[in-house]
Amino acid sequence: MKFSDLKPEEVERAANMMKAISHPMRLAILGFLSEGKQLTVTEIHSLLGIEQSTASHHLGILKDKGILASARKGKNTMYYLKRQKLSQLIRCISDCACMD
Amino acid sequence: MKFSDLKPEEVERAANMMKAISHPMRLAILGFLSEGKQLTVTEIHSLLGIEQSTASHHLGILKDKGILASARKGKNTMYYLKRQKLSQLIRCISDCACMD
DNA sequence: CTTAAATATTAATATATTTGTATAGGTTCA
DNA sequence: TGAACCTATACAAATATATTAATATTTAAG
Repeated sequence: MKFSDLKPEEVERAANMMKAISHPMRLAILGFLSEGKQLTVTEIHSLLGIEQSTASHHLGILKDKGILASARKGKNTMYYLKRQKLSQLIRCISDCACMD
Repeated sequence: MKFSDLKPEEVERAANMMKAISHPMRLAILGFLSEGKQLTVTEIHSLLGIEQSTASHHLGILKDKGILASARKGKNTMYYLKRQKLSQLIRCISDCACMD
């Protein structure tokens, strides 16, 4: 799939997805959720040492932009990557970031 | 390379690189410059139908964040991807964006 | 039904981005 | 040198995003 094949609205969509990803905390969240892992809001806010509402807020953004999906499990909400391809994207990002 | 191996400052850096990429026009620019292609500022502002100064501005952001490099060639400035791996990233982004 | 735990939403403020217009800096060529 | 061209920068207005604290909603358990 070549980028130039994308229609304008798909480019827009891609930019929105990437914008959602492009935040240190949200990238860290995606790092935790890569390779099919699932975590609750509480687990994420503990792991990252941020406010619960902040964690929920970032998770909401990622979900809204189609990066994450969630499923209620009792009192908790599990979050996970919506698509497997996203694991590859995250790997790709690490590859691009750790050299210069 | 796993994302969780990145140090905090590398996560920050990755987020900044991704933020630079996460804009419809800048994504479009990267689409034009994928696979080793090179273009001048004028070519890009014509291709995208945006102001010259806007094109220059976006190119500057991409260069500043380590996505693009540039080389003066006579009156023109050629812009091109700084690293080959970025072509793969762009492909990856298209793959993630064009399905739902 | 009440309570407590987990999650989500709202509101307010501060900060950052985007864009166009105008202008300045370099480069080539006559 | 001066004219034409290409590129970069400065500024300001509009828009978007981030952050925190406070509050609301949802669910399980008693």
